Amino acid sequence: MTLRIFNTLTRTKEVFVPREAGKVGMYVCGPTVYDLSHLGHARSVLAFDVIYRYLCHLGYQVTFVRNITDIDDKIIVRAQREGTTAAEVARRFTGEFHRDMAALGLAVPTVEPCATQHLPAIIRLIERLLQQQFAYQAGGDVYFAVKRFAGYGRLSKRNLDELLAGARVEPGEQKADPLDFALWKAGKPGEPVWDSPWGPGRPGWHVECSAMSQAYLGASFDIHGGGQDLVFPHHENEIAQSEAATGQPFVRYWIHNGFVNLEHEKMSKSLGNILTIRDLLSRIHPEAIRLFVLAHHYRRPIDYTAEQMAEAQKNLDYLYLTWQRLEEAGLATLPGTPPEPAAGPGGRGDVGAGRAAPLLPTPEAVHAPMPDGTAATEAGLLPRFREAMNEDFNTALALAHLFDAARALNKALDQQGRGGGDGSGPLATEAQAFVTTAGVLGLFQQSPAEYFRRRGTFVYAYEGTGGLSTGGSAEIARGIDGAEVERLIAERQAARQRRDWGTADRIRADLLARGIVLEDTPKGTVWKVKG
RNA sequence: GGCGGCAUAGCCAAGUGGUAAGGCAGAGGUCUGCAAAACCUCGAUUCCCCGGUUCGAAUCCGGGUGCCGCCUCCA
Repeated sequence: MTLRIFNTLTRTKEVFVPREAGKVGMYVCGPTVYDLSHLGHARSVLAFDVIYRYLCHLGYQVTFVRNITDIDDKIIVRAQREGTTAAEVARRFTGEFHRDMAALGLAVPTVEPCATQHLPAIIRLIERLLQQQFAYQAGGDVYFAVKRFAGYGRLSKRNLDELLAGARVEPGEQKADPLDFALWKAGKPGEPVWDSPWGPGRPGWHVECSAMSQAYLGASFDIHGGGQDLVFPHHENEIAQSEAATGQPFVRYWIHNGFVNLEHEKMSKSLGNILTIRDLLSRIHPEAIRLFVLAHHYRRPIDYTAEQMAEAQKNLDYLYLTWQRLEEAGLATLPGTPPEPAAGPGGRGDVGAGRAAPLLPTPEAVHAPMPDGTAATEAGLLPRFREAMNEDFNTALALAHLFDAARALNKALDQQGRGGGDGSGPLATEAQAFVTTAGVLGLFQQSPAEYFRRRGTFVYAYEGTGGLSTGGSAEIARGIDGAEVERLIAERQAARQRRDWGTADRIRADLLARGIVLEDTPKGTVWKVKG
């Protein structure tokens, strides 16, 4: 079984062969920090989170770089509007971004570089392009001469003539050719500037990614990802800059995720239908958002609807319930997600220190040999999961296998409960595979007990350590008094014993009206907060 | 105008040559005092339409219709 990845460059699935055996260098374009992140960002970042986790699961040592663009027109505009500095805006929204990422349970990248910390590298890259005549200075600006780079348009499948039709020159720009793009922008009054050989100014957007990817991953590396909208011009320009400067092939596999539409409309500021991660997390469990995203293939567009998100929440309940039952049966006792920090050169990032540790399965755990000879192993979850993920990270199919396994496990547990089956061997193996697999997808970051306790309440914490914290237990948030519930359950139990079904049912109905569901099990009555 | 994508059951969705995964909703059943949860059974003779290639197509080719994205900042 080999991993195949759809490469935007060739528009085909290709067998994944990293430059260096056992190692993967991966760069993903992160946010421009000028506003809160929304569901679209969440989708992108979750898609690459799972790709990262899966590569780790396969045993690769992954160096995962995700940048933060902390100097940009939009940041400057916002700062001017708010009467503050660009640096302050960037600092603030970098913090907000990190809170969202931690809340979503994302693994922390190996390095998270930002543009303003890499001015020397950026300037060196521009100088090199100038020396090699791929760039030219015009006033205090420096532009990349697109027509001098032979391969331009290869990634986005455009030719120069087509591009020319859509190109435009902003007032004040001094491009020699409308297709050219800025590597360095001369500072205007009131803008933050850095010194450079061309005078005070700031880097263009594209050049930071070329400089920083090279700094951490080298001139040539394995995977570069981002949203589909970045294909042109951002990634096209990155290729031009990087390959012109180094003379080496830039990236082997380009991966781009599809967009999220909101209730059949494109999410956009002008339509006023931005759904922020923060807003979602006030009512949806972070792993339900993850499940919602992973239920669709990463390259396809998603149309968000509240109904579908609610469905994801239901499915998450089911998976956690299955895990809980396995735990109670003494199977799958393993903690869902053994914390295992990402391999590779950590700690070089500019930001991101002190955040929650990534929750990754250990490669050893998942590569442990399966017991021989059992039928369950042959058709087991883990091989099918890998088969699905190996086909261009087909998380939707992988989830289908996960649900299949859950149903089989629940069935086995039912039979066991009736004294039917025995819980040894294959069942234990499948149970383990179930929890492991969910972990690779970034699910099961809490224990079932914790999950059901907090179920339905995910109040965003604006203060504190940056992780998701609930505003209290679900009971408190809904004005439910646990002790009182227990008392009512005892009262109902007494009623049931004297076969006073009327009283018993009335108590149950009253509690249900307050959002509490009772379940009578052989071991007694348990209660849960309704979703 | 140019480039690209998508169209699969009531809804969501996987599947790119070998006879339609999975989930939600719905119906019936097992269990239960009744429920809930879990489990079992049931749903597309068919994959937007029309041609074609093939022993065989949801999957390939041609044409058509519809929807969407990018081409300007955008995940």
